[in-house]
Amino acid sequence: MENQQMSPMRKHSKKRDAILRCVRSTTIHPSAEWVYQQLKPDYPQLSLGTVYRNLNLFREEGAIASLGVVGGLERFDGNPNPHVHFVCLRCGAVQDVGELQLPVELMQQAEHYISGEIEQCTLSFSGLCSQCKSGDSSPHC
Amino acid sequence: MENQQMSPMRKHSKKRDAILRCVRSTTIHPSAEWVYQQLKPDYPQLSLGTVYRNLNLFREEGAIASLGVVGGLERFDGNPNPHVHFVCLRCGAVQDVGELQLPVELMQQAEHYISGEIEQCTLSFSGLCSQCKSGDSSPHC
DNA sequence: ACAAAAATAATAATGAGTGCTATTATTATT
DNA sequence: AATAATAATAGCACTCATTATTATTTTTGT
Repeated sequence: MENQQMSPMRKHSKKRDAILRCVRSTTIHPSAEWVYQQLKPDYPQLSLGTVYRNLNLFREEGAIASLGVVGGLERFDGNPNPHVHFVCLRCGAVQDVGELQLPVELMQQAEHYISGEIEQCTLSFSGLCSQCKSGDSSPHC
Repeated sequence: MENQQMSPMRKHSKKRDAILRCVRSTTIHPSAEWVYQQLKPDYPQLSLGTVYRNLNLFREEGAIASLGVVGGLERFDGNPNPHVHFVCLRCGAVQDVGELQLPVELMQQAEHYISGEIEQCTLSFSGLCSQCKSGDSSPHC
């Protein structure tokens, strides 16, 4: 059993820092493309691939979280602590519902009924956000 | 306000029936591709586009449900009644947790904290299924 | 400054899903 | 049963989010 994969030494990168700062500085739960557009003015040489690569890196190490795919785009969350979300089915806007607790007590119960080991609990609500409810036809997220 | 879009008269189709039967006959929460592969032997002329089109049709009219994207593939559920799921983070297998109730009472509470109207509640657990836990490296879903 | 290695830019490639159109199947009507 | 109207499909082109590739640039230790 040779060639134990050793993770390469992490080097510092200004763009990587900026990407993390960007995701952490908003609650809109952005896509890679959104982060790219935000940083483009300050980093004209930034490449979309770099945004994708670093977002995945941060997600893998738990620095940020992924909400999964909403309307065809993977959405990220600068707050990696599990919490409840509300997703608009029409425009894809995501809101935090920080006031509600996740039903973590159900995790142990659920494990009795499935074959496997439960690690995470995801609770989210969906419907229409106020703007979409009031017939706003312009995209706003 | 003319040209009220009138939905075209629905005609019967053997393939459409087979697609619905296929999704309803399993609990693996299949992807379009899986349904296509299942039906191919019995319907050699079946087109993947037809599977996509009809799955979307059934989802829109509420005959089936979508679990969203798991590992890059949209997964469907022949049981349109909301219920709890367990998703394996490694292989993407989905199990029902029919014994647990959805915390629907939280829907009203959540609506106090967000701006919008909540319609649905989604609760799912994730982790490693038993096969993936025991180091099974072959795909099994 | 120099060398080694990690990070990036630019671009090609991938692949799930959708759109398009000629053909086929279904249904109602003779 | 033939006909006509139209819905559904097959086959394939296309879109577009994401990943892979590679030559170049940046970082970091010496």
